[in-house]
Amino acid sequence: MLENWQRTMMCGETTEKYAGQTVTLNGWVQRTRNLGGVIFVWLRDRAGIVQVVFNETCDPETFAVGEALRGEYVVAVEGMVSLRAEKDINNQLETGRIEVIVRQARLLNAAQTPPIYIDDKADESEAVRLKYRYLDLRRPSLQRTIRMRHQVISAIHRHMDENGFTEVETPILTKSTPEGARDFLVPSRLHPGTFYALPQSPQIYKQLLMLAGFDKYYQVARCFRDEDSRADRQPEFTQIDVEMSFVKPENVQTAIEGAFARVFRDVMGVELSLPLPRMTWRQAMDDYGSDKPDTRYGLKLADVTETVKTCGFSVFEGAPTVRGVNAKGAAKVLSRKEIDALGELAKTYHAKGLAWLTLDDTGAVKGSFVKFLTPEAQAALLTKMNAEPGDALFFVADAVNTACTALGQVRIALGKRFSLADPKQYNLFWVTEFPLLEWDEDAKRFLAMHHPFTSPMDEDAAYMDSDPGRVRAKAYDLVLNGIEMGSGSIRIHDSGLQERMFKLLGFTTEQAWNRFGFLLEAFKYGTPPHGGFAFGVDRLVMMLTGAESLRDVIAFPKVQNASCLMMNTPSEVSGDQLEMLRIKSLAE
RNA sequence: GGCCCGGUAGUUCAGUUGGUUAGAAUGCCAGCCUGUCACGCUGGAGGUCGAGGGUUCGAGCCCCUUCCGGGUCGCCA
Repeated sequence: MLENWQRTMMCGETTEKYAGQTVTLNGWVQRTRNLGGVIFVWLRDRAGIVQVVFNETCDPETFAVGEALRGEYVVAVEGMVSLRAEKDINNQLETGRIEVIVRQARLLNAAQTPPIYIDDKADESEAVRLKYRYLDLRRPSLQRTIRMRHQVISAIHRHMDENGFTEVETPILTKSTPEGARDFLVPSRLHPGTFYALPQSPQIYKQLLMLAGFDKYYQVARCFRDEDSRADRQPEFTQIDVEMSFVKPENVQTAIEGAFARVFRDVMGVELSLPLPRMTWRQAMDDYGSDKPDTRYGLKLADVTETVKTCGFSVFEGAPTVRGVNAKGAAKVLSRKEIDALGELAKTYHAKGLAWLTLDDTGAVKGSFVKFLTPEAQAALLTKMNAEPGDALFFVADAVNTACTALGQVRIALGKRFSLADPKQYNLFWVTEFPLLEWDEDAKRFLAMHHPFTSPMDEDAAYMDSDPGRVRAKAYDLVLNGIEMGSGSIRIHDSGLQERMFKLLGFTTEQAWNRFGFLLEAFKYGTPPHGGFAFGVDRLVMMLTGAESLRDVIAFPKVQNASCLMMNTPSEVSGDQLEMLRIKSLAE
C-alpha cells in the first residue's frame, strides 16, 4: 500500500525527459485495458493523460489494485517513467512516448459508473451533461475554457490596475431599476411585503461612485435578468463594468480598447491594431442591416429605392425603402428550397416577403417578380446591384429599419451558407452615434435605446422636444465578428437635462423622484461629466474559444427556462420560510 | 406567450402500414487472455418506450392533454 501517495508531478506532464525517474501520480482512471497478465491504465488529471502499467514486476497486492480499477476511480500510483519501445509509441497522447511502470498503487476513492464518458467528443445530450455538470467539467475542453476564462479576467485586472482604475464592489441586494428587463426580486424578512432586486447592472452605483470622486472605477460584476435564456444569454452573467469622470467618448473607448488589446495579447497572442475602427450606427444599418455587423465579409446591402421608383412592380414602387443584396455566384448553388427558406427567415424579422432574382450563366434573369418589371427597370436594377451572370439578388421593401434588419439577417444566413467569415479573423470595432430613443409601438411612447441616463449628442439636443426620434446619443457599442461585446455611453450629468429626459420617456416628475429621487438629489451636489462602458465576460470568452453556447463558458450554467438541472433549482421552500417572509404559499 | 425540433436500456440511437417476447452499439457484471492503446474472445444482467387520457381486438407508432430538453420570435434599457 502506497503510504506517501501525494503526487510529485502531473499526469499530463510526464514526458520522456523524466525517463528513468520514479514519480508519484494522482488522477482519475480514464480507461483500463486488462490483458490478464498486464493491465494498462490511462490516468487523467487536469494536465492530461498518461499510461500506467501494472505487470509481473508488481507484487500481488498492487496488481490486485490494478485489477479492481474502473472508470473515474481516483488513484495514486508510484512507479518508474519508462520509454516505450518504438512500436508501442502512441502519437495520440502527449505523453505517448513513455509509460509509468507501477511499483505501488493506492485506491483513493472508487466511483459509480458515470452516466457520461469524460472526453471531448461529448456525445451525450446537454441535459445529461448539465445534470452531472461536475463530471462534464472534467472534460479537457471545458477545463481549458474555464481556465481561459480565468486568464481573460486576470488580464483585465492587470490592465485596469496598471491604468489607475479601482475595483469597487457594489451591492447585490439593491433596488428595482427602470425601463429594463424584469428584475429578480428578493423578499425582505425585516420589512414584510417589500423586496430587494438583484442588479441588472451596477449602473446607478457606478454613477454615484463618479459623484463620490473615484474617477476611474471598474468591477467584475455579476448581473441578473429575469428573462428567457438563449444560446448567448443567461439569466445570471458577468460583466466588466467601467466608469470614468471628466471624459469624452474617445477617452472611454481608449481605456476599453486597451483592455481588449491586453486580453488578445496575453491570452490569444494576437496583436490588435489600435485605435479600433469606428462606424456610425446609420452606416452599420445601411451597409449591413445590423447594429452589430460581422464585417469579416462584404455582401453589403444596397439602397435601390430610387432605381425601382417606377419599375412596374407595385410592391417596390409603394415602399418607403427598398434594399437589396447581391450574393455573388450563388445562383447555381442555392436551391429553390433554400431561397424559400431565406424568405421565411426574412419574414420572421417582419419583412412582408423576400423578392429574389437569379442570373444564369448566360445572364438570363429568373425570379419572383421578374414578370412585373419593365425591361428598362430590370436593366437599371441589375446595373445598380452590379449583377453578373451567376449572381442571386435579394430584396426587401419596407420601412427602413425593417427592410435593413430583415435583409441583414438574410446576409448573415448567406454568409454562413457560403462560409464567408474567416474563423481566424477578429474584426473588433466601435459602432457610434446610436439613436437616443426608440419608438415603442405597443406602449405608444419613446423608450431609451441604451438607458435613461444616456446623454444626447450636443448638436442634436435641440431636437429633443421637436423631433425626439432624430436625436443621436453619445452611445457606443463594441462589436466583434457580428456579436455585441458591450456598450457604453456618456451620461447626463445635468439634473435639468435628466428631468427633460425622464419627461420624454413618459415619467412624471413625481414618478421620476419616486424611483430615482436619491439619484436626482445626488446630482445636485456637483456631478462631474462622466461616462462608461460594460462588456460581457461570458460572450468574450465564447468568442475567443469558439464555443457555440454561453453554457460552454460558464462553470455552472442554467438552461433555457432559467433552472439548474444539477441542483434542481429554483425549488420550493418550507412553509416556515414563507411564513417568516409573510408570503402565502401557492397552495393556499 | 407564439412557432419549430426532440424525449425508447446507464449512454448514443434504430424501431417498417398499428400486430408475437421492443433491438443495435457502447457502457456495466462474470470468465479467459503478458504489450494494449476504441485491446480481443465467451457468457450475462439491464426498459414505467417522459407522464396521463383516448381511439382500437391490439399502441413505442394514431389523437388529445401535460411535463422535460434544444432552437427561435416576442422579450432582453
